[in-house]
Amino acid sequence: MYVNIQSMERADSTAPCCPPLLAGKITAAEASQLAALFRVLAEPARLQLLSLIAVQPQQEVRACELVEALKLSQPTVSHHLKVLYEAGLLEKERRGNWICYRIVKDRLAQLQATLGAG
Amino acid sequence: MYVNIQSMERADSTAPCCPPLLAGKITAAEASQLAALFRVLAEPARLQLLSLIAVQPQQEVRACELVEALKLSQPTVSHHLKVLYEAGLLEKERRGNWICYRIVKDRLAQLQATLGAG
DNA sequence: AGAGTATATCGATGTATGTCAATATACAGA
DNA sequence: TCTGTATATTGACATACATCGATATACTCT
Repeated sequence: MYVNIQSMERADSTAPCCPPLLAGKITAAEASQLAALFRVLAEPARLQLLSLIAVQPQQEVRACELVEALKLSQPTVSHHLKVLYEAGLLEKERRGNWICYRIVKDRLAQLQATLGAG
Repeated sequence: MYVNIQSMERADSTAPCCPPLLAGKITAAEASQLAALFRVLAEPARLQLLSLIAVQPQQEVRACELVEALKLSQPTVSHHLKVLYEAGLLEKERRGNWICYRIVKDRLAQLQATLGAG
């Protein structure tokens, strides 16, 4: 029934993610996939991460800055970033000692589209 | 940190639910509220319920029909319908012996809007 | 190579919640 | 009022996962 978040492949943000929720009867498999995506957003910390990254003028943030901003441990923040990354909502780039995260706006737009009537 | 789903008040679908996720730095409280809403959608069964209700020509369905459509027990379906109702995503109306559920499209639209840049 | 910093992984634990059987409640019709 | 049907609630249980400390890995600089 569930699609385990931990076992998700890194999402391809160019592929369409799911049919619109209200446009037709979705299958159980489609429901599981879409639910897995919403489960990624169903976390206060992860929403704050997305918001924090989005407001940066350069649209990207180093992970260590995010650890300071949220009041969570470094392993916990690292975990959330990984979940967001594997859902295709973030992309990352190593830059010397640190890793910079950016939001994948197309992926968010896809998800947004599923809440419409298609 | 969390807003417990069970303890949510019946949402007022006319009130704005949350600021757009990408338009500014959201607070921890806003993140908790918004996460609680996404948690409602983070369930395959609930997404199927929304989809099933939406495709009906009259845009409404009796609960007993939904029990048959999903392959879940009546208490479980009743539980999911309650969660959707309390999140403001469904409205219900007793009609004789059965209860008809309809989708609150405005509420879904609000949620959709939070995924945009505002 | 060695030290220091940033990030990721591991293992353990607590909590939220999906699920069902059993039961309760609400309503319609005889 | 009694019977049958539809829906909701309760209680118990299993599981997903958020969280952290400890540790591992990756990189830079000297």
